[in-house]
Parts: sequence; structure tokens; C-alpha cells
Amino acid sequence: MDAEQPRSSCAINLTLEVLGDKWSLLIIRDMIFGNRRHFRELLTKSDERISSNILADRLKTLVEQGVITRTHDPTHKQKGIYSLTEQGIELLPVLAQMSAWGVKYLPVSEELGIRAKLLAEGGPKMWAEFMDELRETHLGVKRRKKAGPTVAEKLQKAYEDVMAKKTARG
Amino acid sequence: MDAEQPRSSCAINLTLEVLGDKWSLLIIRDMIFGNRRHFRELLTKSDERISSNILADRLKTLVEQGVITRTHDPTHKQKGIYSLTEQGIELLPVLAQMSAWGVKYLPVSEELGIRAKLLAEGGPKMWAEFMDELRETHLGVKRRKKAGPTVAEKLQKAYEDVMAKKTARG
DNA sequence: GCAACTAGTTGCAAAACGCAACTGGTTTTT
DNA sequence: AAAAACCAGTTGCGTTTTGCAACTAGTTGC
Repeated sequence: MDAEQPRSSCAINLTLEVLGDKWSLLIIRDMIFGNRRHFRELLTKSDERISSNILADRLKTLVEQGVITRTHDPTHKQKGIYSLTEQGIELLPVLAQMSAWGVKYLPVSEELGIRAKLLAEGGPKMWAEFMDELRETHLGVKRRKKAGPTVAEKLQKAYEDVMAKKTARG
Repeated sequence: MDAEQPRSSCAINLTLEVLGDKWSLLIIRDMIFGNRRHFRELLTKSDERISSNILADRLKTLVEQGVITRTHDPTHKQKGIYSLTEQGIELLPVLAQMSAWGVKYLPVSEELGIRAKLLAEGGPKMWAEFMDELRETHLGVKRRKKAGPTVAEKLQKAYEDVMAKKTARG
């Protein structure tokens, strides 16, 4: 229940007050690019090893902020399903830009950088297509099937290809 | 001297480890949009009221990370001038996307939102032009004069217009 | 019934943050 | 020349946030 007031009404500042910490955007990243939807998945299936109390806290505030929602999994009474809202889906361009910047200036590994590069090359058009896919999986919005693989599949395949090449080499 | 290792080599994670706090990007924002170049300017001329120790710390790490540089002001022995590097200038698209997201989903004030809106409408083309202007002021890169006002001037004028209308109304 | 799995919660130590006062130097004013 | 104002931070200290590890409590599969 922290109803403290913002430091200013600047768009960038307000965005930082919602997402400006070291974990929130990583959770969104895992939901978007890794299709993580349950607490345990978010807790264990990512490289950075978030602690459970931090994860619980961030999920709570992201729900409060309208970035994600929590619903019950019909197949398991205790499981919750976290979904992106439209507001959450529209963080994709933010992540894409951060990703492009990171891959350009920071020591990103080859296998993790390939997705960033592909996403940067694809540009706003690819992002829009990806966002449409996310609207389908997270919001149930039906869309016309496109020929060929989805953006999510393309990114995944590129990652696997680099990994295969890497292990073949190493 | 914190040489601790990153949580992962993911582009988004590495970017967050550099910029993922509530102040760093606000400093960059003020340098880009407010043309703040000195410690005192950054300290006092922004709405959010950063404390001097936090500002000193962030400036130090931003220099270490290669996002900004510090040089001496020839007109004043004690004054330092902070400048964006190319790496820093290329944070503009990140800020622009965050700004666009914020103005769409958060309670941004009218006078502060107008710049966000203009920047979003201008799109990547306007961003590129703005970045060229920043390369001139921060890196000394000469560019061909364009007809009409600069992007910085346009944004400033839009802000002043809203403010004028607001005070006339109120 | 029991092991494994689910979503968190709790306790506590360490780190980061934020305020206010202060340092040491420089420039401007009178 | 002395005083006032300005400059870039630093220091001390209390508060808040973070991070680790262990733990609770309910659910499912065998």
C-alpha cells in the first residue's frame, strides 16, 4: 500500500518510478521472450537468479501498476498464471531499444546477443508483429495466421543455431 | 572500484546493471533535453531534487561506464563540464521509447508530456536529427546547418507554448 | 500416505539511499 | 583586501531496500 507521490510528472521519471530497478524489466523480458507464466518458471528459469521475496514483491507491484495480470490456472488450484496487459506488451519497444544499446556497447555473449541483433535488424515492423503474437498468447486476441514461423520461433531458432555451432566448436 | 561480475551476459540485463536505477537515466535526460552540463545545474535545475552525494556517485559511474565524460571548464578552474559520449547519445532512442510509454500509460502532466508526444510523433527520423545535434554540442562534430529550428528548439518552444496557454487559462 | 511441487512468507544481515551539514577551493562584489 | 556568493563535491547518520536462506502452507502425482 505505498501511495507515495511521484517525484515529478515527467514521462521518463514516472516510467522509472514504475520500472526503474534491476528486476522488473527482467521479469517482463522473461515473460515476453521466454514465455514464462508461472511463479516457479520466473523464479528458476532465468540466468540471473532472482530471490523469491523480490520476485513476489515485483509481481505484486507490476499487477498493481497494470503491467501484468494474475489469473488462476484451471489445471492446478495453486498455480497462478501471469499475463501481460496491453500496457505490458507495449514495453517491447523499450526492451528492444535497451537490448540494441546493450549489444552495441556492453559485453553481451554471442548466444544471448543474437536475439538482440535480430530484433534490432527487424526494427519496428518486426516488433509490431511480435506484439501481435503476444496479444494472442496473453490477451487471447485472435489474429490472422501468417505464413512461416512466428517472430518468437525465429528468435528461438537463431539462439539454438548459435548454441549448436558453439558446442560443435567447443 | 566495484569490479563485481554481472548476473548474466544478456543485453537487457547488462544495460540494467549500468542504468537500472531511479537516477542515472534522469541525469542523461537532463543532459539531453535540458542541456545540463555542470554539477550544480544537474543538482538544482531539475524537478526531482537529487541529493548531491547520489549525483556525485552516479556521475562517477557513468564516466566509468563510458556514457559521459568529464572535462575542465576553461572559464572556471573548479567547474567541470560533463559531456555525452556517442554511447550516451545513443540512449536517446531508449529514452524516447520510455517517454512514449510513460505518456501513454502514466499520469504525465500536460506541459511535460508535450515533449514526449512530439518526440514520439517525430519517430526515429527526428531522433536521428536530434542525435546529430547532440553530436555537435557534446562531441564537437560539425554538421550541415538545416533550415529552420533545431529539434531541441522545437521541443523547447512546444513546452513554452503549453506553459503560456496554461497560465493564460489558469 | 508420501514425495515432490506449488506460491509465496519470514527473519536477519548487508548494501543502497536520502537528508543535512560541512569542506576546501574559486570567483565576484563591494 | 575582505566579504559574499558560487563551485564540486564529501561526510555522518538514520532509514529503506536488497539478498540469502530457511520456512509455511496448500496441491498434485504415484
